[in-house]
Amino acid sequence: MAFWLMKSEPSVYSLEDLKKTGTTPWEGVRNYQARNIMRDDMSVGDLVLFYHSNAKPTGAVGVGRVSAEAYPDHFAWKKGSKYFDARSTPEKPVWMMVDVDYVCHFSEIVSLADMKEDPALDGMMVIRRGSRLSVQPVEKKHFQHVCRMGGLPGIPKA
DNA sequence: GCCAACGTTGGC
DNA sequence: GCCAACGTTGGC
Repeated sequence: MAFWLMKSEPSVYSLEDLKKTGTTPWEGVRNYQARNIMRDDMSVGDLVLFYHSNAKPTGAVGVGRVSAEAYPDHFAWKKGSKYFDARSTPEKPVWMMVDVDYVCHFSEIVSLADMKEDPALDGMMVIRRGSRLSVQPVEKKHFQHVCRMGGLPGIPKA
């Protein structure tokens, strides 16, 4: 099982929104590196740190779980969608997405500032300056540590 | 709202 | 294939 971090702006889609429906397609990723990670590296059962970007404060707010392997992001075919991309077609899809299930909220947000201050998280991608990748790998030890900072006893059962 | 970082585009 | 211009992300 692998561990990931996925960013979302809570004004667009928050962990609270995911809790309501239980599952969501992770549509709208329009970056090749992030797409490749979803397409090539993610498996059902992998756990995800749900990260709120452009938020107050910004940080990890809980955990999700990959519930479907990558499949074409059909929002790219829908004219008028903000994720529309004419280069992507049903015959030759360019963009892919996975499904993510809700697992849990942290009892308190693990802010980016807190993560930066904790030496146990040294080397974690999200705390690196200029780290813009919206889908990132996370080391198991870092994942576990963030879960504990968020008030969980450890990594939740998938 | 500002702006640094960085990805993408397109001229050459 | 280089690289300047441009657009986007995302912290602050």
